[in-house]
Order: sequence, then structure tokens, then C-alpha cells
Amino acid sequence: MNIVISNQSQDPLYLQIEKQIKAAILKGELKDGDLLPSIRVFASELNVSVLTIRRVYSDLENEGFVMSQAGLGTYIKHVNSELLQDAKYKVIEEKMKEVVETAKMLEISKQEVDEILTILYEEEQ
Amino acid sequence: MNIVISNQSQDPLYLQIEKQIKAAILKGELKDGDLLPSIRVFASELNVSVLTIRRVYSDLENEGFVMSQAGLGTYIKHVNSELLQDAKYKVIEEKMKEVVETAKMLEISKQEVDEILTILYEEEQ
Amino acid sequence: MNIVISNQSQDPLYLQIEKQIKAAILKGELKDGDLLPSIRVFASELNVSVLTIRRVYSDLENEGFVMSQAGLGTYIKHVNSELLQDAKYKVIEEKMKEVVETAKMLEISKQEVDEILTILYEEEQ
Amino acid sequence: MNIVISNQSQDPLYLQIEKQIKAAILKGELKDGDLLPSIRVFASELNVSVLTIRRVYSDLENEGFVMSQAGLGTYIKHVNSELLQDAKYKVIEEKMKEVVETAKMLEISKQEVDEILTILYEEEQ
DNA sequence: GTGGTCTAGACCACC
DNA sequence: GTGGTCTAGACCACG
Repeated sequence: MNIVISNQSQDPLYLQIEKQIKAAILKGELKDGDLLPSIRVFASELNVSVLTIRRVYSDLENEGFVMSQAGLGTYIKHVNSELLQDAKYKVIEEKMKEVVETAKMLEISKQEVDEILTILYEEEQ
Repeated sequence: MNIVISNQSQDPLYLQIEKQIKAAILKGELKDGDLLPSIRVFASELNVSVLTIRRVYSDLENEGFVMSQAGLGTYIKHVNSELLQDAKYKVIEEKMKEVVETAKMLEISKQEVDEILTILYEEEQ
Repeated sequence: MNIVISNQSQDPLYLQIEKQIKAAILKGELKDGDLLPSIRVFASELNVSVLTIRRVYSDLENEGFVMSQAGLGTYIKHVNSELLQDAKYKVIEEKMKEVVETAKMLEISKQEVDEILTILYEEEQ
Repeated sequence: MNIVISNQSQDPLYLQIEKQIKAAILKGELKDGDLLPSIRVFASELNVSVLTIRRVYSDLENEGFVMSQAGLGTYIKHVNSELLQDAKYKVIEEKMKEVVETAKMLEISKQEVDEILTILYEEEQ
């Protein structure tokens, strides 16, 4: 798994890391039972504070993505693959809803929104 | 003009207010020369600090939407319709960027995202 | 004398008016003994508050450009023509000093400053 | 970096500070990545309110000179040298505009203004 | 520790 | 009355 953090991002460090771990799970790169690095190791790898990683793991545990056990480490939890596919769609749908809502409010046609989508999709893959 | 603010929102108060005023301008509800409420009146109407409204008006002035003059008040500035169209696009582009970023991260194809867009656009037309 | 006031200007109304009256005196359009309009007439002509004109006349009197006498009106005071020429230069020199000081600080050559001056001088006479 | 503020100046505190920081960046005294003092430290050093420094940093961030991140601090941002050159020009142009405006109003020829510029530029070389 | 937001007051210049 | 600036606090998220 490749985690990239940037101080140019709007998101705080902990959120950047969380998002990328979640994405790896949704993409299937991280599967049921996989062991995540220990807090200290991960922190030194990413060059961030252990507090930041502690928060990441704690957040992911609260959201049901991982399971931490003292003395053992942090593991990826089982997620049904159908649910997983649904989850991916849901994430996009949620964000797209806001776009469409705003577009309608500003009276921008679907064609125009589509153009923007196409342009953005072709940028720097 | 109807401004709704919520302490449940992610956005700080000043941003919530700014966004709604901008939306009103972009929609044409607020036009060239219209007088906005005085900072004190607006603050008491929305039940926020005068400094919060001061910040809203000051930000909007920096972005060229309004013009404030001591002793006179704060007015909506003329924006030529081309700039206005640009501004509307920019708002959508900003929001769409996040969608595309997430979609790419989750390896969702443009076709799939397009489907979601189409479905959402046809809802509650 | 033609006074133009604009709500687009950075300067407050009273300063815009003062500057133009002073300029008219320096240019020789207003001469020793000329009678300025009464406060009320002038205010209604320019469509500003009488308080604003009162301030203008009071400032100009303090700076020695005019003389007000109750019941008579406000008159332009005598200024020696040599002094007048000097005054014009002094005004420009004062402002130019700041330009040169800044240019030197930012290490901009005289040639470059000269270019800027030429461009600005050719704009909209 | 030496910041000098005066309550005699026409400019409000926040502007005086902003100008001097910008000048330091334009001169190269402050470079890409340099850390500015924390708002609290800076405020107590200059003996002004933290909100005044907050405004300074926030304005500089909006103008693209610095980047602030909660928990980390405020850093000088990279500006490519072309932009920097532009910025320097803009500063001079701004100031020169006022000179030219006044000169035109007083009917002083470009030649005369040029003379003044030359004299001032040769002083205290 | 850092910056980000917000409040409740105050004084000023301008109209 | 209007906006413009400033202070002295406070609480929050982040590292």
C-alpha cells in the first residue's frame, strides 16, 4: 500500500491517511485479515506523529473498517464484496448529489456539467 | 433574501453566509446596486457577532462581489454576465473535482460516474 | 469649475472635493478673490451632505487656500504665482519620493520605473 | 526580519505589517519554506492583538505569499521568479498611478515629471 | 504547542 | 446612522 501525504492538501494529515486506507480497502488492495503496520512503525514510515496514526486507527475502528487488539495489532475487518461495491457507489453518489443540487440551483444544464466532468476526468490520470 | 445558518454545518458561520449571498447574486436574486443590510442589523438578524458579518462583507469585497463604503453601506457590485457565467462554472468545477478525485481513487470508470450524474439530474426535475 | 465625485474612488467624498478645488487653484482656474458657492448650494449641486462641504471649506481654510467670513461666503486667498509653481512641484516630488524609495528597496532600475511612468502617462488623458 | 509599526502611520497596523513582510519576501530576505513566528509570539513581540496578526497571515495566505496549517505554523510559499517580478512591478505601478493622476490634474508635463524622477533616483545612490 | 473561528465590546472616520 | 480597525478574551481542531 502506498500512502502519500502532502502539506499542500486542504485535508489534515489524519484525514488524508484515513481516506487512502479506506480507498485501499474499497479497491480490494487491503483484504479481510490483513495486518496494518504498528502505530510506531507506520508513524515513522510516514514521518508523522504517533498521535496522528493513533487517531487514524481509532477512527477506522469506529467506522468498522478495522479491528485493534492490544498486543496483537490492527487488522482489516471482513466486508462483504457486494456491500463493498455498493459502498463505492454510495460514496460517489453522495458527493455527486451536492454537485447536481448546486448546478440546478444555478441553472446550469446537464450538458454543461457533463463537459466539466469530462474535462476533469481526462486530466492527469 | 433568506439566509439559513446552522452550527451543525462543517462550514464556519462566515462561510455559510458568504456562500448563500454569492448564490443569491449568481442566481440573480441580488442585483447590481442592491443594498445589503448594515453589519449591525444583519448580525442581530442572524444572531451572530458583528465581526462575523464584517468578515463576510470584507471577503465578498475582496472577491469583487460587493462594495462597502463607510457611512453609506454595502452594495452589490456590477458583474458582467461573462464573469458571472465563469463564476458559476468555477463553483461546479470545484465540487466536481472532489467527485472525480474520489472516483479515480476507487477506480470507478467515467461511464459509471456519468450514469450516476444522469440519474441524479433526472430526479425531481 | 468642474467637480467630479465617484463612489468608486478610494478617497472619501470630502477628500475628492478638496483635491479638485486645490488642483483648480494650483492650475489657476480659481484665483485670488474668487467666490466659492455657498455650502448649501454647493452641497445640492454635488448631491452630497452639507456637512461634507462644511468640512471641505474648513479644511481648505486651515490649509490657507480659502477664507470664510460669516454672512459673506468663502473666498479664494491670494497665492504668489512663484509659490504656486513651487507648490505644484512639491506635491509631485512628495509622491514621487515614495515611488523611488520603494523602487530602490525592491531593486528596480530607473529604466524600468521610467517605462511604467511612460505607459501610465499615455493612458486615457 | 525587522518589523516597525507606528500608530502615527496612515495605514492600519495590519497593513503596515503586511507591507513589510511582503517587502521582505520580494527582496528575498524571506524565502521559500521559511517559518514565520507563531501568531501569539509575533503578536506579543509587536505588542498587538493576536487577531491583528491572524489577519495579516490570513491576508498573505489569500494573496498566495504564505501557507498556514493548524498545528504546524505559517510558512513562506514558493513564488516563481516571474510572478515575483510581476508583483514588484505591480507595487510600483500602483504608486506611480497616483503620481501621474496628480500630475495630469495639475497640468504638469511628462518631461517635468521625468526630471523629478531622475533627480530623485540619483540622490543617495 | 500551532492556526481557525467566534464573541462582546470599543473607538474611529465618514455621511 | 454607516463601515474600518482593534482589543482581550474564549473554544476548537490539529500535531
